[in-house]
Amino acid sequence: MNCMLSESLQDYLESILIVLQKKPVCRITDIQKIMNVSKPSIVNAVSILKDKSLVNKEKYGYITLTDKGKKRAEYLYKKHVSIRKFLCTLFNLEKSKSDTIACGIEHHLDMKLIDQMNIITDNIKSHPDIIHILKGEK
Amino acid sequence: MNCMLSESLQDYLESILIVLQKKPVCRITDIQKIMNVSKPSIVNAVSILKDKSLVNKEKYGYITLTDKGKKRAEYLYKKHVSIRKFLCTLFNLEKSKSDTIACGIEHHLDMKLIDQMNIITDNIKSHPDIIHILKGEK
DNA sequence: GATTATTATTAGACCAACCTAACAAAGTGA
DNA sequence: TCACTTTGTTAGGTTGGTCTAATAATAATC
Repeated sequence: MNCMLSESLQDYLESILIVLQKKPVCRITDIQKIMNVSKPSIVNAVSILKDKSLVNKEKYGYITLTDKGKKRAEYLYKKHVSIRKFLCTLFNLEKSKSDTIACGIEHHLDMKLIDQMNIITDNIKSHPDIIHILKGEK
Repeated sequence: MNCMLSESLQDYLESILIVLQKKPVCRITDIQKIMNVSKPSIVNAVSILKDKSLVNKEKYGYITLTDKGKKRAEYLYKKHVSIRKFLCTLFNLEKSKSDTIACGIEHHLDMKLIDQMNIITDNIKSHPDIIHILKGEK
């Protein structure tokens, strides 16, 4: 039962993971700090994620990820990070800029493409002169 | 007055341009053939684009682009094509696949990045062995 | 333990983007 | 010119994602 998630719900799920990478527990306010939305929106989203068995949460309680939710969130996060690195490496973007773009485009790229991206990112890093050829620099 | 357009409206505008590249006039049905939406949705979108002075249209009449609309549509289309070529070249994707992806991500990439993409695409084409290094092939 | 501050929830509304069903206009051919 | 087909429009509804304002629960402080 690999349930359908809208882009928006994917973002919420990913944000929960990001919070939990830095803190032992996640709360509505933690999510609010990294997503630009109101608390009611988050409460609503979290309750949908709960319905889909991706997060655990009691009323007024902490938010945690279920196994399923963690898997899914890590999948999304992996994509995000791969895209960000790819953009930084190939286009020389600032981290924050490539982060924003990654966030916008990650939903449209499948894992096969992400794997290809990673290979390219790695190979550019290990052959630093390639980048000059790609940019047409002498 | 460079008016704000939602992703969806951008897609409609781009589709109108695409129709007009192949036919002298554009109608609701032409748009329907290339976008997967109902006619009322198109009628509605076109009327918003008209309010924003991007298209001309009389009731039951043909749809054309205003100067402003044409500029905007060409801008969007240029991005689309650049992304598609970039994806095809770098990731060896089929045209239709990279077309779908381009459609999804074009809204998130600014022209500065598109220009960089074009340079890279061109340089890969003129140095065909680069691609093997990028892919880590011998 | 009462008061205050923080955090979470509910209720209710809005808007964009879509849809179907029904209808209306325009175009086509006997 | 009348019937039929194609095309376009209107009306009305649904859904997802957001918001504000008001309320409720929890936590912190005195």
